[in-house]
Amino acid sequence: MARVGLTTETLIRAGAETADEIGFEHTTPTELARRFGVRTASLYSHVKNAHDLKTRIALFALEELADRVSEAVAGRAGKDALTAFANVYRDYALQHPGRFAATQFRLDAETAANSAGVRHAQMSRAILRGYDLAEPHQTHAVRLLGSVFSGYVTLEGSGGFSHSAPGSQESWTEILNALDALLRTWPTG
Amino acid sequence: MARVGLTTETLIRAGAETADEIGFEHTTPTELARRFGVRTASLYSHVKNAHDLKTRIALFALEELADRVSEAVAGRAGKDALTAFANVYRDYALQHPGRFAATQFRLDAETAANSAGVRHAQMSRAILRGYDLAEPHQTHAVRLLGSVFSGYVTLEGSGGFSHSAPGSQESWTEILNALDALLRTWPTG
DNA sequence: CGGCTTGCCTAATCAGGTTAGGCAAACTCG
DNA sequence: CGAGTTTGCCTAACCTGATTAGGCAAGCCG
Repeated sequence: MARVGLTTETLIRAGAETADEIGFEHTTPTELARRFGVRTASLYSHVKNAHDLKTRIALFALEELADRVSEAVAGRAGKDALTAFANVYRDYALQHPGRFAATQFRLDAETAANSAGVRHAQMSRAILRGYDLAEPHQTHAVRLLGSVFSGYVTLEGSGGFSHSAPGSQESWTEILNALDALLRTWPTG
Repeated sequence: MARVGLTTETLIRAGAETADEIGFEHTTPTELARRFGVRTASLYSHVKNAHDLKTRIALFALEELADRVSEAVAGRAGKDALTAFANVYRDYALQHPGRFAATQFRLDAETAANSAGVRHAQMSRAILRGYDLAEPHQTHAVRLLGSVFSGYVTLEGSGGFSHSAPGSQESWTEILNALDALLRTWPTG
């Protein structure tokens, strides 16, 4: 019985890959055990239960995405930063659908507060520094951007925009233009 | 053994209510059987399987929401129609979180094509008749609206905007104002 | 009232999740 | 290197949920 050498770390990484291959909802302890060639019960020394497994994959994906966004946004401002942020976000969802789904896994308040979700929020605000928006308008704008990005990418991922012209890429580009214009002329009133 | 008198219809309605109470993902054949005081196996004469049950609840919710939207939008145009549409959509999600979750259940292409989802798409376009947008800009704008509404309501529902000022209602109002302004000055070009 | 339909049941099977307890591989330290 | 300790992975067992096959009887129809 050669030991496989599982760790929580390897489990989560494999979980992220599995999620991209067969979907986050099918990324179960049983499935991971199958992939490592061990019994399901053997995973329980590394993760507490199925919910814990999913939570950890979610945290991993959140972290990974935040890293990518932060790298892309560094040194950019205004529309440049906006599109960099948005494109990294969308590309991540297209390349890693399972991980992206994981980022939307509902975390309890405390876990969320200690997650990279906080960095995401900070970066959204940073984007808006390039536009001249005072509070509370800035907060409203942050919420709009979050809604558009997550909404668009989710709809696109579930096939909402396929099979119809014009292509999704064109809509995405034009929507980013429109959002940039909107942020520059935000109605404060 | 007094017969309960189940039908597919009563099952789906109960399923919608159950979803609002305990969540769409927990709305399972077993749970419904419990509520009706029958054995799980007894449901299988009314729905094909668990997936079929969820699909039917999704179709029901899609229909119900489309009815509400279409009533609210009738006789309105421009910003008036936009906010009516948006508010019905958001209120539905807040009052019926389980049914709203059901509307996002992924349907296969054929089922979706025969669903009230089609009416939703038509109504989105109708809203834009009040604004002067030629194709392909109109399609891009439809996709933006869909993304914002579904994204905002989903984030709000998963607690994204609670516990932070300003309140979600204010953001919603301002975002609708901003979208109206954006649609009137959509950057074509 | 007798027969037919069919709603709901029992029984059985399968997959996934989870815990308890055990054996042995691999690390630690003299 | 060898003894002791840690701990990775296993077996066994149980629970919940999904699903199918086949049966009985309640209630409709003539």
